[in-house]
Amino acid sequence: MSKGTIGGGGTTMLRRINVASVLDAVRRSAPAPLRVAELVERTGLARPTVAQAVDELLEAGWLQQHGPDSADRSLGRPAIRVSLRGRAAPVLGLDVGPHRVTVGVSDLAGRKLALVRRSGPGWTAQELLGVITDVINEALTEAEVPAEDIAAAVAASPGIVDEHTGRVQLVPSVPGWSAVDLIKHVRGLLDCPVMLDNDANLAALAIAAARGGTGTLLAVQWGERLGAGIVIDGRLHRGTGAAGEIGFIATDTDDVINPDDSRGPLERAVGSEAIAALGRQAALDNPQSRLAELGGEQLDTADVFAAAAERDPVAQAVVQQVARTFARALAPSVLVLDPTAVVIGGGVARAGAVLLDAIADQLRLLTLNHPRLELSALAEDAVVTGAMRMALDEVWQRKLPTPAMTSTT
Amino acid sequence: MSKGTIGGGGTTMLRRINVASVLDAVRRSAPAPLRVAELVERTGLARPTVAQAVDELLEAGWLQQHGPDSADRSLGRPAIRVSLRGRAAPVLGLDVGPHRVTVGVSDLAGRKLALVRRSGPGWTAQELLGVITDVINEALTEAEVPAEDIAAAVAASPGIVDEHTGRVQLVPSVPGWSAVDLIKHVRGLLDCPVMLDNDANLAALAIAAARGGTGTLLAVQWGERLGAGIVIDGRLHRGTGAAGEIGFIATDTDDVINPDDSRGPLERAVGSEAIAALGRQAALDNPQSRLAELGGEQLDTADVFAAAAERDPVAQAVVQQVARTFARALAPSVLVLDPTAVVIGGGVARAGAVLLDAIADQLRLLTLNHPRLELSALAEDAVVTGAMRMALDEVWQRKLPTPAMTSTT
DNA sequence: AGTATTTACGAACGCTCGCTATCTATACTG
DNA sequence: CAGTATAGATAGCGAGCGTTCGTAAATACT
Repeated sequence: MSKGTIGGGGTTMLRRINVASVLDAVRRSAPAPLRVAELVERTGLARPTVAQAVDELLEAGWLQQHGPDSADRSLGRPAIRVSLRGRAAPVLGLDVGPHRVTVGVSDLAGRKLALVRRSGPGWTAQELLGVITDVINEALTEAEVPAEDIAAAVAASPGIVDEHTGRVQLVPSVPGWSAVDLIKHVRGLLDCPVMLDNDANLAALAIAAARGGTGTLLAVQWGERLGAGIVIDGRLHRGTGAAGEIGFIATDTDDVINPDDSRGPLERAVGSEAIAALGRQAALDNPQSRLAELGGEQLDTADVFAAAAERDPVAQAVVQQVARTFARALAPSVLVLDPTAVVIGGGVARAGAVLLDAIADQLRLLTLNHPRLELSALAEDAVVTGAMRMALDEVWQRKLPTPAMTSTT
Repeated sequence: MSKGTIGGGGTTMLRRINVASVLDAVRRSAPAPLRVAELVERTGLARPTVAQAVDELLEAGWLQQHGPDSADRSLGRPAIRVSLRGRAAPVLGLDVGPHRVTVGVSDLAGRKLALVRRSGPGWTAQELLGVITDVINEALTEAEVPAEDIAAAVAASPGIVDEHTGRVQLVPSVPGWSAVDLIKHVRGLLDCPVMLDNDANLAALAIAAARGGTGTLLAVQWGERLGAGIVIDGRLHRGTGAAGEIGFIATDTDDVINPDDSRGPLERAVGSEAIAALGRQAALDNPQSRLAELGGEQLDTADVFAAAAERDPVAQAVVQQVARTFARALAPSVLVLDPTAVVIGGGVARAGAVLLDAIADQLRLLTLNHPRLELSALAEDAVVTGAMRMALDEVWQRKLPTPAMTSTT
């Protein structure tokens, strides 16, 4: 248990590997229950081995036994079926935004046990910690899971996150948030491994999990702020910690990263606030337009896209400009990463096809392999879903005694 | 041996794991020989187990035994020491360029056994195949390795490579090269697993291996053409197959990807040919300048950097312009990837600090985490070295019966 | 030079584990 | 009510690892 090369050893290690193999097979087909015969086939192990492993896992509470329930209608003695006992190790995901806190509790199989949101008009850092405590407790109550049972938790925060210290940099809207050790706070509530990551990263993880399979995913979160997460073959790419910060890409007219402004050039150019501003200006310049009718005084980002969808040329021009700026900023990364798909989520994604098609047209001119361009299927819950996902991955990586023999050198 | 989940099984699988563990430990400390006691410590296995594995590996030819040689000067009975027998599975790397073919042969421990280069003034596709055959045979002779012994081979070609078909797209300078199945040709000579990859990718792999450790590396090959390879924690990132094609990034003045031109906008703007052209124009405009003196009629890329190093303001302006264009094109990718280091290789890298500093100054304005900017330590041989490296990785992945339990879903 | 010490190799024993083969249990079919 | 097909439980066998002991080979000390 000391060295790091490989877990090789005696026969007990072998049994641990085989038990893990069985557990992994059950996990892969979750939430469908599996017959023992199927486990034999999938693991390649002998039936007595599988049976023994199943017994052990039932004993330890990782699996639960199903009755020969329902219409299984086949010849012979009905097989007992087992599935993951989700309650064995529930996980918690936490999404902390400047105006909203969301907590989700999920069981091992990925089923949501609870989801609690709370919105507010902007908290101080201290108030926010209190809200987090409340919402976590509320979610635990709703899920009927005692705090001690939580096996792992992941928190999402905007800004650039330092995994090790638990601190966050470049956060707007919440004064004093950078000084808070969020990991420590959550660990005080839960007493389990707690991880912290960027919200865009976690949203990307959720989207990648929903899409399934391998390949490279570039998941853009586009709202007032602009960020992206990169998932390569199911693994998050973090770089040195600040990967995916597309908000700071320079534009044609604005190429300065201002240390005093937590927003970057691209955010200033095409963030939702900027889109609304462009729309207001266009409405002022064209008072007769549909855009001006729709928006009035309080013209919103949604109005711009709505008018564009109604083929208002003024609004379409704004969308074209936004799409062009965005595509030109993103194209180099698409060329370098060559992703399988680019998925756009966040508030601006509600614009739908109007924006997506405009971006696709631009990107087609600027890239070689044109990735699939999609809207995120997960709406607001992407971040919290990704947080639970990462917590689940953590639990599995910890529980499955993988003899990680990965080596690069 | 059928299913893909895990290699779990009986005790014979366990022994294979342990033998692999021993072999892996030897590999990690190559080329230093190891005593059995050290292997016991590193693997965590019992001495008889290690001894048996070593016997087996000696028998199979993977290890070689060293005499109790030289000044080991310690108490007690001298230990026998074993090391990798490189000749057990030598590998071959092949770098095919339009004007040069390079073949390297390496043993298992990564020691170069042979390196043969041949240059020519531009071959047809058919001639090139003949040259490849000749150079491979020459290298095999020099390395004193029969063709049958080669355990894996990797070929590098410029252009965008399709791993599966062995075809290459977007290759300039060699007419008909896209129609050639290079993999098939090499397999006809060697009868072993043959892989094909982009030259920039393989150079990146070599540079990453030389730097060692983990992290994200963006390795730019900058010559007449412009490409990059991305290595993340020792693994190459390919995307859907065309990752790293930075030559096609749009510039401020040129944002069209022309299907008839195999070069991209950035290559047209800052490729070595473009730099020379800028230099010639600047020399014409400023006939009194040091640049005009140095270059004369046949002003070369090297002349531009030489004059700039001598503080000629005209040349420095050219370098500044090149650096600015390059940095602006690369900055979005640096933001998105957030690499540990950016390494520049290829012909233009010979410019040295003059160019590097100018790029660093520009990048500092455009990125958040500023990666280390370095020149490639491996000069011309980076691609061949990377090809051998990948072949070695292939051999190890094949021979070490790793029960890859990596799972993402 | 002889003895003690240190280090490493080698062989025998016992333990655990998984695989093969056989037997029993259960439910549907005719 | 017997026959059959499927699944679960049990016994014996073989393989591999770890522990323990004995032996070999070199150095240090007297």
